[in-house]
Amino acid sequence: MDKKTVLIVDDEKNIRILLKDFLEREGFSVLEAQDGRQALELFNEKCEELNLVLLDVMLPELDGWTVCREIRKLSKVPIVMLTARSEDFDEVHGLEIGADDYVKKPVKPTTLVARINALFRRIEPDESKTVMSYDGLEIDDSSHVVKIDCQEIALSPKEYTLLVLLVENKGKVISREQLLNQVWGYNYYGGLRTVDTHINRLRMKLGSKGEAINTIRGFGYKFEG
Amino acid sequence: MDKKTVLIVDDEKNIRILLKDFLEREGFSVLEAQDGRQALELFNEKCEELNLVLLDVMLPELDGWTVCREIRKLSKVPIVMLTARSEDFDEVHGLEIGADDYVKKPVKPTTLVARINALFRRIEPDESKTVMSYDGLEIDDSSHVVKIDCQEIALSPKEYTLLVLLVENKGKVISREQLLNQVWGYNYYGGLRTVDTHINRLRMKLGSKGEAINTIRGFGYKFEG
DNA sequence: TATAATGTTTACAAAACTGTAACAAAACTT
DNA sequence: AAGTTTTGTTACAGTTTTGTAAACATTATA
Repeated sequence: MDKKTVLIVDDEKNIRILLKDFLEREGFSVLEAQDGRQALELFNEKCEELNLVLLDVMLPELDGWTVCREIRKLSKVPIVMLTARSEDFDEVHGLEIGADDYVKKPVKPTTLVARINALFRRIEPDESKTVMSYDGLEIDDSSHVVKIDCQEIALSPKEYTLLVLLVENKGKVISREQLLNQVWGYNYYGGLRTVDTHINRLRMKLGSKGEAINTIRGFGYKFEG
Repeated sequence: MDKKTVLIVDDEKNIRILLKDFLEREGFSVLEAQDGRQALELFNEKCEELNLVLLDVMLPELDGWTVCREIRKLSKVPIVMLTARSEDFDEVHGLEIGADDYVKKPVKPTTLVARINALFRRIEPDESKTVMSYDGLEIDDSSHVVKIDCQEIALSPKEYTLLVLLVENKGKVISREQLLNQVWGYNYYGGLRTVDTHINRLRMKLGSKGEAINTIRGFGYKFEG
C-alpha cells in the first residue's frame, strides 16, 4: 500500500496546519493551497500523484464550488468538501457537483481520517478491512485475526467473541449477565463464574494489553480505563 | 444504468415508509427489514441483487454494528449507517467496521439521496473478473478451468463452486451456514458437516495449495492466511 | 483487625469441534 | 441398464475448548 497524497485547500492557516499534522501522522503525504486559483494550479501540476482533495467552500478569489466543478471536469480524484458557516451548508449541491463527501466544520481530525479511509476503501476494494484497534491491539473481524503489536495471536472462539464484545463497548461496563447473554446466548444456563475464567484466559493471552480489561467490582468488566 | 435496490433496516415504521416512498420516487427499488435478524436473513437471501443497505444503529435483537460487520464479512455492498441518539454517534467506529457513510437522524431524504448517489458514482461498474489467481492456483471462471502450476485439475461442481466462493472472499472467514447458503442454495436443508466433507475433498485435490484453506475453529473457513 | 464479599487462578473432566474414512443414495454417462 | 462419478450422511478418533469447583487472593466493611 503506497502513501496517499492529499491536497488541502483552505485559506485559514491554522486549519491547514492542524489537518496537515494529523494527516501526516496517519501516513498521508500532504500538499497545501490557500486559495482557489492556487489550488487549481497545483492540481494541474500534480494531478497524477494526487489521491484526494480536501476542499474548503469559502475561499478567496475562486470559491470551493467552482474549484470542485473544475476538478471534476479534469479528473475523478475524490473530493471532500468542508464548510464552516451553516448558510454555506448546501450538502445536496456540493454532492451533486461532484464532491464525494461533505462535512461541516469544525471537524474532528479522527473523524475526517475515518471518512477519508472509508472513501479509499471504496475505491480500492482490495484493501477493504474492518478493523477495530486500540493501542497496539488490532482486531480484524472479517479475517478473524487478532494482533498485538503486529504479532498475530490465537484465541479460542469464546475468547475471541468476548474480546470483540469488550472492545466494541470500550469504555462501557458490561455485567457478567450481559456477557453471558451476548457471548453464550440468551438461553444459556450456566454459572457466572465461567465469565471470570474466560476473562482470565483472555487476559493471559493478551499479555500486557490484558490490563486494558478492567474489573469493575460488583458490576462487571470494562475495556480500557 | 439499471434500477438500484436498497434495503432499509429500521424498527420505526414511519421512517421506513418515509424513506421508501422517497427512494421509490427517485427510481430505486426498496426492500425493508425491521430488525437485525430479519435484515441478515433478507441479506443472505437477496445478497446478489442488493446495491445498498440503509442501516439504523439502534435495532431490537441484533444491533446495527453487528449487522454491519456480518454484511461486511461476506459482501462489498455499500452500507450507510443511520443513528438517532447522539451517544450512539460513534462515527469513527461505524466507518471502521465497514460503513461507507454515517449519518445522524433526522436526515432529510434529499440529502440522503444525494449521499447515496455520490456513493454509487464512485463505484465502477465491476468488470466481472473471470480469472482469479492465488500463488500457483488459477481459476478461470468463464471456462471453468482450475490450474495448479499450469496443470489443469478436475473438480466436481460443488468443489468448484466452493473454491470460487472461498477465493472470491480470500482473507475473509466464511461460516458453514454462509457456505451452505451460497453453494447449496438458500433453502437447502442439510447438515453442516457436509461442508466439512467437501472442504476436505477440495483440500485433497488442491494438494499443497489446499493449505491455503484455513479452518477457523468455531467460525468457519478462510482462504489464505 | 477480623470478617465478609468479591474476584482470580488452577486443575481436571466433560463437551464440542474438526478431519477423515466408509458407505449408500443420487446423478450422470455411455 | 450398467458403470462411474458425485454427493450427503454417519461414525470414530484426536484435539481443543469449555465449565465447574475449589483453593487462593484481594478488596470492602464492620
